[in-house]
Amino acid sequence: MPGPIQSLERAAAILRLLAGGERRLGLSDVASSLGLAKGTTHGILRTLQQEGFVEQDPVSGKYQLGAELLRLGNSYLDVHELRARALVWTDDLARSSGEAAYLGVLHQQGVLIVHHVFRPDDSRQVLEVGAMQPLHSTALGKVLSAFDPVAHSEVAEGELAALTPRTVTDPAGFEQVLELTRARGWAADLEETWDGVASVAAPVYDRRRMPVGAVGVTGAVERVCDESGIRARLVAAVRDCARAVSRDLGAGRF
Amino acid sequence: MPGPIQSLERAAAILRLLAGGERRLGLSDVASSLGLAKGTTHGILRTLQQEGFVEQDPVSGKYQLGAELLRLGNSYLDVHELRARALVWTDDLARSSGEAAYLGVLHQQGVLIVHHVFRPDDSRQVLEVGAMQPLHSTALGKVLSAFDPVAHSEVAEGELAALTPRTVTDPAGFEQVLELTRARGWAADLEETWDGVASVAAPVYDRRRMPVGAVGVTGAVERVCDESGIRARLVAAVRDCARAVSRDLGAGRF
DNA sequence: TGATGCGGGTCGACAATGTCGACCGGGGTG
DNA sequence: CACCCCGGTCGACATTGTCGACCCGCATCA
Repeated sequence: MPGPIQSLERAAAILRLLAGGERRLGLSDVASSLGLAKGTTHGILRTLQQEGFVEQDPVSGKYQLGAELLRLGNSYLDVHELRARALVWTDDLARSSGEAAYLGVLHQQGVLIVHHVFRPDDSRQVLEVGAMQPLHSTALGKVLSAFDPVAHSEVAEGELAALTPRTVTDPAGFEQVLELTRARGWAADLEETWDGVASVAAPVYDRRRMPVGAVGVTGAVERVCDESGIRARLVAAVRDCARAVSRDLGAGRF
Repeated sequence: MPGPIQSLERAAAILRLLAGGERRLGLSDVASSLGLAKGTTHGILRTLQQEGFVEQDPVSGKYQLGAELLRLGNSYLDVHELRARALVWTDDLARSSGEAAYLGVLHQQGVLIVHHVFRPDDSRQVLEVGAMQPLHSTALGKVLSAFDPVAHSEVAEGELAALTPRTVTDPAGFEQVLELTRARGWAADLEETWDGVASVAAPVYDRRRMPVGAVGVTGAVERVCDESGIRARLVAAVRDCARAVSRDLGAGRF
């Protein structure tokens, strides 16, 4: 296998670096962070800028991500078949459950949110499409970890960081959670990622019965749970939605 | 100036090609479209795939954009200062006007939507963040063309495509529209982009009084207009919002 | 007001690097 | 069954990206 293209790898590393660092970064920052010569870094940055992937603040000379990325990211969503099929079903899910609905897929070591329907009330909410969520603490992530072998190996290699006091952090315990998830076909997150927030999710399959994503709802624990855990009505709604999307993708009936 | 990096330019061209073509593209399609050797194209695609910018359908072998682009595009929004400042003001604008509010910036030959607040009713709407709109026919685009010299030169070089029967397509007439826009400080679009849809927009300035974007509302012509054109209440609301965002960016009072 | 250091940007030589086109192997089609 | 199309590989070649020293403007500080 003829090696991957070095300059591209470096460009990608620069973009990720810029995406990570909250603030804009200067040329020297970038160069030293990646161990590259300034000249090299400059060449890559200039090309990226020319292509619109990076923008430079004219006064400070510092760099940040560029608008073209937003446009391309949007195009990604346009072609995304799973998302397209799920649009109407998640809409119904949010309506019937009264909570925010999410559609997530595995991406690297996390869940990438590819669709998000706001909770149907007039509160101010921020769109989370494009955001990442952890695999080990969210309902979406647990579902993917339980049903998708790739997700499972990703989560097995990473740390189970304690995001709240209720996060499951020991690998053995987490495996049991995944067992339970596989057994009942859905996963819950009871204040394991954010205090006061609970979520439920179920897997979505494609025509070959392979897991390709997860749908779920997330909301305040007081609304989503009763004394026995997640409200049965919500679990049923989420699972129905997941089945509907799967059927829409050609997975047939269960 | 030492030339830009060839492989990066080519990679960017491939990404744009994939973003443009609705469908997934095969290796040979990409190679022939860009006039590259298959081997070269394959190397670039493989690297892009490895970095998550491109995904390959395992059965057909065809390529499409990758999830990393969505994540990076989202990060772009996180750092975007104009958008951050505009969040609450556009929210108020949508509330008070009862229409969908938009925030757009110049990108290449169009307006890139960086924020979009849904019309405050329960209708099903699709988020347009990341989408592009034409410069010559939308209110946002006219505002940018009128106040931003770069936008003006972009629109002057391009075609004024007729999107509806009411689109202004002759350059002289369009210049008059821009004159009017500069004179009164806002622009309108009366069914010039989509039939039955009208919009109003006003410019946003940064601390150096340079135009950096535009805010506006868009809605059904029956609601947005009265017999004399755009409703005066809407124009006032949009201009107030634009001033508020500008002030927030440090442009001071007018 | 001059010296100093830092940061972004440029230059030119060098060879590592990406590119090219011929060549596989497989899956669908006539 | 033969053909063709398509994704993918290989190795030689020279183009291309890389490196590190250098330049310049700005802000800081004496």
